[in-house]
Order: sequence, then structure tokens, then C-alpha cells
Amino acid sequence: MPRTHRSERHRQRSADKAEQILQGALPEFLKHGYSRTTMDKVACSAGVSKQTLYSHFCDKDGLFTALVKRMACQKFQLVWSKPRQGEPEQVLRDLAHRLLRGVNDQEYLCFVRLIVAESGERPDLAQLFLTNVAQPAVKILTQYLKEHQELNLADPEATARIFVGSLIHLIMTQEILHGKEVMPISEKRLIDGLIELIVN
Amino acid sequence: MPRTHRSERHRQRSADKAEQILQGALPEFLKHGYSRTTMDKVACSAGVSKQTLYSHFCDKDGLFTALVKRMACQKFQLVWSKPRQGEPEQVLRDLAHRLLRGVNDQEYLCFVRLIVAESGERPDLAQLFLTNVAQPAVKILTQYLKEHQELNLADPEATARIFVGSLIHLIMTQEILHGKEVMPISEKRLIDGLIELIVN
DNA sequence: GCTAAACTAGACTGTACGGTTCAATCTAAA
DNA sequence: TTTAGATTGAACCGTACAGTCTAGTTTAGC
Repeated sequence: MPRTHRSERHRQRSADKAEQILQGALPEFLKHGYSRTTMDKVACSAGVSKQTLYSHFCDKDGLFTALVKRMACQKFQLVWSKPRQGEPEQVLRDLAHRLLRGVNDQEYLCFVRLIVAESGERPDLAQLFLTNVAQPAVKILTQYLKEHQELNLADPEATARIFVGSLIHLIMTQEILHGKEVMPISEKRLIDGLIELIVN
Repeated sequence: MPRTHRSERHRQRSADKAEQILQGALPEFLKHGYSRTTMDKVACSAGVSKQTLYSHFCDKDGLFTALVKRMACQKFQLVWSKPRQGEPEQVLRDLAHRLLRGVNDQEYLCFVRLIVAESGERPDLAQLFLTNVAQPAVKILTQYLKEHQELNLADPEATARIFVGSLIHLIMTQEILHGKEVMPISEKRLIDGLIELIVN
């Protein structure tokens, strides 16, 4: 065996444990937020001793930071595949549905809530979230709108922001702030409204 | 003096103290969120002893609840005065600026962050916030759009949601999530985009 | 001035939690 | 089988904090 073999294995084992810890930490932080999550619960949820936990992450804040970075860059990264070809109306409708479907699941919503909650203390994590989640959606849509000048848009990027912003705000009020009963509106109406405005 | 005099005075004094406590509690909760705010700091900030604090509010949660209710119903309640008369373009532009000006101050942003942060544990407070802050803006704008059928909008309420949602989302990303450097866009471009879409 | 209620300062209690320590056990390379 | 490093479980430490208690002080109605 090459000399690197053992250290390779160890590295792998270590990475696996770290991964296991992150997997266990995720639901705890998502459910209870930063402050209300305890390291004991994380250790328990990850099926790992507290000692191991602290041998992989220097402290609670380090663990949290690593977790958010990982999630923003991988699990919750919103990658829109290229918009398919066809009538702009159908393409936009399709993008809207993909965005809503991608965003509207419990884990994702809790993640957003967590990012907003900590955005005061941790602007860096909030920005990481933006560049990995909001940015790509706006960029792809902007590109698409630029390429379709028959839509006659004076400012495709602004339009893309309006499109994405309206949809995210919908999720924000309906799901995160529990507005379904208080000020309900269907996804369909909002999407139809957007399409009508953009496509004329 | 009427018999009610003394109890009246007492009631007033008590209300004043409660008010004083809320005034002191507000900046603490806004700055540090629920968990990181301590009752000692609140008492100190309000210039009141801990005992007094607990004689007016049964516990931390009760104080927080009272505070949010008060703020949602009074200080942070977003009341749009009736849109003034004139060209729809000018009226909408004016409303947009009023919304952004009203929402874009530090205290207000921290309040939103706080509401979102606690929306998992306290859906009731989130809904209170929606009905007192988001609801009125949408309603007034919906009304205005309905009354101006020359705009040819198929669904005025959906349009109002798009209008308000885009603007709130702008504030959300630029201010609350510190996106000014990461994905900047000027208020003007977004407003122009909205006006263009709605007025044609 | 007397009295009762409200208030204050601050000590105190119980508990929850972040982080550490340590002896014992497991794993796997040689 | 040896051995070194990783892991475990449990006890432990110090601190922070919600909430209580006490003893003394102020306030305001009579």
C-alpha cells in the first residue's frame, strides 16, 4: 500500500464523521434556530458523542457556520436548469412553477427562516445564501429575458427581480409567516398576473 | 373626589409603567432577538427594577408577546394614506416611494427580522404582523387598481401583490440580508420596471 | 403625619447549557 | 498481537439567565 493510504483512509473516515455530524445538526438547527439548539441534542441527533463533535468542529458557532455554508452551496442551492424552448408565456409559467416547487418544502422554508433570523449577527451567511440561491435564479431569468427582445422590456434585470421577488414574497407571506388564512391568494393567480404583465 | 379617582390614577400610573417597560424592552429585542435578550438588560434599559417588570408582565414570553402586539398595532403599523389623484404612473411611483421610505429604517427592519425569526414558534405573531402591515398596503393598492380600469388589469389584487411583493422583496434582499454588495440594484430601476409593466 | 401600595437594589435559587476532562473501548494498520 | 488514534459515555466546571425573595424607600391618598 502506498504511504498515503492510511492517511487517506483516515481523512475519509474523518470526513464521513463530519458529514454525519452535519446531517444530525441540520434538523436541530432548522427546527429550533441557533440559540435554542443545544450541543447535547446535536450530538444525540447525530449519533455521536459530544467529544467527537468537538473534535470535528471547534465550537457551536463553527459547526453552525460550516453547516450553513454546506447547505447554501449544496443541498439548498437552487439551480435552475436552462429554460426550455417555446412560447415565452409557457417558458415563464414553467420557470415560476419550478421556482415555487423548489422552494416550497418544509426544510427549505426553515432554512430561509434561519438565515433571516441570524442575518443580523451573521451578514456573511446571509450573503452566502443570496449568492447561491437568489442570484442564480435572477441571472438565468435575466439572460432569458434579454434574449427575447420581442417582449419589449426596457430593463430585463429589473423585470427578472420583479418576477422572482414576487414569487419569493408569496412564499414568504403564505408559508413562512403563515399567511394562508390571513391573506390567502393562489399561486395560479399570482403567476397569471405576472405573465399578463410581462407578456402583455 | 369620586371613588373611582384613586383607582383611575392607579390604573394610569400602572399603564405608564407598562409603557415605560415596553419602551425599554423594544430596542433590546430588536437588537438581540428573543433568546439573546435578558430580563436584566430589559429592566436596566427600561430604568425599572426586575420586580416591577415581573409585576407588570408575567414572564419573558408575556412581555415579548405584549411588545409585538403593541408594535404591530401601533408603531410599525403601515398606514398608507389614500393615494392622491393624478396620472396612474405618478400615483404608483408615489406609492412605491412611500412604501420604501416607510419600511426602510433600521428599527423597522429589525422588527421584520424578529417576526420572521420567531414565526416558527409564534405563528400568531407573524399573522398579526401580516394583517396589520402587509394587508393594508395590498388592500389600498388593490382598491386603487380596481378603480382604474383603463389600466386593463385582469386581476387587480394579484397585480397589487406583485407590486408590494417586489418592493418588500427588494428591501428583504438589499437591507435585511445585506445584499447591497452581493446583488445590488437601485430602487429606481425596480420601480421603473414595475411602472413599465403595469402602465405599459 | 399615617398608611398602604408601588417601587428599588440586589442577593439568591435552580437549571440549562457550552465546553472540558478522563478512563474505558473500539478500529484498523503493521 | 501490538499499538496508535479515534470514539464513547459520563461526570464535571463555570457561567448565564429566568424567576423569586427580602429589606428598605418612595409615593400618594387620607
